[in-house]
Amino acid sequence: MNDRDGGAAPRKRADARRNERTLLDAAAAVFVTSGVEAPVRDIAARAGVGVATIYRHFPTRADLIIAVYRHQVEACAEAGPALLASSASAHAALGRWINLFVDFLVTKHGLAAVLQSDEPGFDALHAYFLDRLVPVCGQLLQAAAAAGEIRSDLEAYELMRGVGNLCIGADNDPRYDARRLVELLVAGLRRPR
Amino acid sequence: MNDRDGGAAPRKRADARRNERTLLDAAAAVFVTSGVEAPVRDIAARAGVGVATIYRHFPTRADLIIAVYRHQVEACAEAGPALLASSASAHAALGRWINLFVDFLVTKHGLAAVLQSDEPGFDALHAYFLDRLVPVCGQLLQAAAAAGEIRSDLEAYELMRGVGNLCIGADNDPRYDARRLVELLVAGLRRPR
DNA sequence: GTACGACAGGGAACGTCGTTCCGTTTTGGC
DNA sequence: GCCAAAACGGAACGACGTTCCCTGTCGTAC
Repeated sequence: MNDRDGGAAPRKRADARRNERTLLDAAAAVFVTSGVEAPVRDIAARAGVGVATIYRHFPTRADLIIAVYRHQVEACAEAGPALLASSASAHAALGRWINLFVDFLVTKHGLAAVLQSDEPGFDALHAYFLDRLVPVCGQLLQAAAAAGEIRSDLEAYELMRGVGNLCIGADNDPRYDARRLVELLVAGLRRPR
Repeated sequence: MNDRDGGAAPRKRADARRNERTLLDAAAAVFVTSGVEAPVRDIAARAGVGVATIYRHFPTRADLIIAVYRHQVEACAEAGPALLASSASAHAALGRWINLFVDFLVTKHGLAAVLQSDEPGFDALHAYFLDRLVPVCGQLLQAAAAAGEIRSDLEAYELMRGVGNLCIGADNDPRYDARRLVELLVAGLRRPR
């Protein structure tokens, strides 16, 4: 809640801040090669620190994953209103925004799978993505529904989960193209008749 | 390949057969309560046997899962041609058959997730489901495409994976209804125009 | 009915992983 | 420079999948 130093944040020690940055870089690198479920020890080794240091900075794996991808998630969230303003139709904006999200997900090895995992410890990750993206999706959905372009009986939450699910395993399988299936799903949203 | 005793199967010892049956029952019971990824020790304990006994009968977890659900998968596969014969249209048959598959998946705690897992050891499970169901799905898909009811540029493999993905986490989340999303996906298949 | 060899079982043992604990080192204010 | 608090590293612990090895049991041959 208090990321900025303007608040009552007691400002961490210099080595702590240095390690946090080092850890973020190491995690990002390991995530690329081994996926977001890479062993904690691997990340620690890559960063040249002990495992406890990871837990001290990022109590759960979710916190680490969030920190690594926060910028991209924010960018995706902010792209929603922009697309709505610049697209020919709300349905087109929805389609483009979802494509952005899918492109993000399928390039992050294992992220989509972990997003749907019900293991405790990923709760925070789940919550972050939903809190940040569901409102944006809801806005696009509502605009398209108001324009009469799509059916209006689907919650943004459900759509986001469906899209996330479709992205699972989309890497490392050339026969499976998540983008196409998501397009099909969005096509299915079109108002019948 | 040689399940029946008519082949060269050397017929197992009586206690071995007894334990295999016991294990199947125990696994089925544990799968219901703890999901298909329940610890091996739990299943062994439930069956009253040692862990090695499980591995002797079912070398990989996939073998055990396949054995437990084989009957239902076979029933689903056999329902395909029947539905094609009895439905008003090929597209309707496809929709109903997929509903059967979805109903099967969402009632098996964690099965959908494991079906998409790329961990080695689940390869056999993956292969079994695909070998058994993709041809059936392909037949329905082809019939619907031939009747001009749906677009014809989607492989049965891709559709099955998409449907399986959509079923992940469909239990234990009242806000997520996999059946509805799958219906949307199938609706998206309809020939545009 | 008994003896023997092969088959099958049980549980301890090993390696991996997430997580926690504790003795040691580093930092920053005095 | 000194010291308390903060941070660190790696060992330790528990859960889990998997393998190993010794023991027990079954089926057969006599």
